[in-house]
Amino acid sequence: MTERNYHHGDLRSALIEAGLDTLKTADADAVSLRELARKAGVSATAVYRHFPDKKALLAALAAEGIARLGTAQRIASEQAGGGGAGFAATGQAYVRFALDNPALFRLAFTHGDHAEGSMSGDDEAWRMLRDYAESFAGADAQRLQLQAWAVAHGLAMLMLDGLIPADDRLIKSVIDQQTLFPVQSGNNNDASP
Amino acid sequence: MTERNYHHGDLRSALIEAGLDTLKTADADAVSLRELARKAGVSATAVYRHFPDKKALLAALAAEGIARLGTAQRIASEQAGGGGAGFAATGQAYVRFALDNPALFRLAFTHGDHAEGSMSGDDEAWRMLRDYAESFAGADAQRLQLQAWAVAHGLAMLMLDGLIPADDRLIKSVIDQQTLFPVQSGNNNDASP
DNA sequence: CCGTAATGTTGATGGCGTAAACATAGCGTG
DNA sequence: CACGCTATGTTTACGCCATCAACATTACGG
Repeated sequence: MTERNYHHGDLRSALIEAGLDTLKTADADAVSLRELARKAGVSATAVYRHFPDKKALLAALAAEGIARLGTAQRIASEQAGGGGAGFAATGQAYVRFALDNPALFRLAFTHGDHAEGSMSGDDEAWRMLRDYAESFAGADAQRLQLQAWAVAHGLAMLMLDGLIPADDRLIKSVIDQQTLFPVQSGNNNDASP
Repeated sequence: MTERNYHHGDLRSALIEAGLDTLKTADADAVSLRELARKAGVSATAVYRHFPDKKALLAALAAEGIARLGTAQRIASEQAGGGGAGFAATGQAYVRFALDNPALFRLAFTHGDHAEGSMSGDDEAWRMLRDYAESFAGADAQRLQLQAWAVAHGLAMLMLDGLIPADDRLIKSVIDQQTLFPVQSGNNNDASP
């Protein structure tokens, strides 16, 4: 299965793989269709047999990013044992994921008119956010949900853009159960014992 | 002063003007050096007499964006009469500015290695943030400052990227004095009567 | 008043996304 | 087993981009 001549075998996956690889060391706007094709050992226009255009390829990469983010958050939540600590942990994991995968994270969120790749109601990350917010704030769930998302997303972006030092202590300080969502108006039905 | 032939007169300003104009209707990555040169009625390479490269041109546009953001925030703060309401108003103004100038806002913050154009310690916006945070949280000023910035920035980005509806009611709900920075650990020396 | 520095121009290079026309190979049906 | 259809690649070409090198024009200070 080394070098089939004409037909590649699984070019689509190879292109996504190549894209993820490039995103480890380069920004999204430095990802060129031709480069990924080169990495896959294929002519530039072969890409069009699997993606209608470059935007679609990037959207596929973005979707992969969202999925990985969700996984990272779930693991963090579980390790923290759910409850308030779990909620904070998902937020911290969000920021750490961004710092560990800057280009992929940016691609996944920035410039939403990738249309497809972006986070939507049935992603793992989104579901966790909603559930936690509801269990904590009841009627005020929407506000808490948006505030929590905004803090994590904003901190991630500001750190990525170098406007705030990317310091783990800062992450814990900013995304903190006590100060960020202190027991909300007597509605806290905590999930941890 | 209509059409000096060879020497343009003030090409640098004309290019920035052209850039700001383009950013009203197009994304930053759709701004081409050649297009701005065309708008200014000048050959593409003339740009290099005023900017070492495209990055520098974009940085100049970014700096203009930061300045305008600061102005918008100051006005909002004054109209709200300072104090807690003023603090919240600067945050809301931050988000509204982003929604009114999406491409310019993104350019100003995104991809910090524009190096120059970005917000730094002596910008009006930054100074206001620091002062408000100190007057509110005293010793905990840094945490409040980062939380406030992160919420505003995150909300702005998420709305720009279409992940949260760009609804003014939502802005007021999320960036809210009562819920976001409730009287902090007895340290609130409010500036309003 | 004249030369030098500041400011523009033309032309070329190599990269990009993508469209059109052509080539190959693998698979399902006879 | 043969054959042709379709999925998958290739080559070539176009127009756009950022940027470099060499040359042209102007403004201004001695």
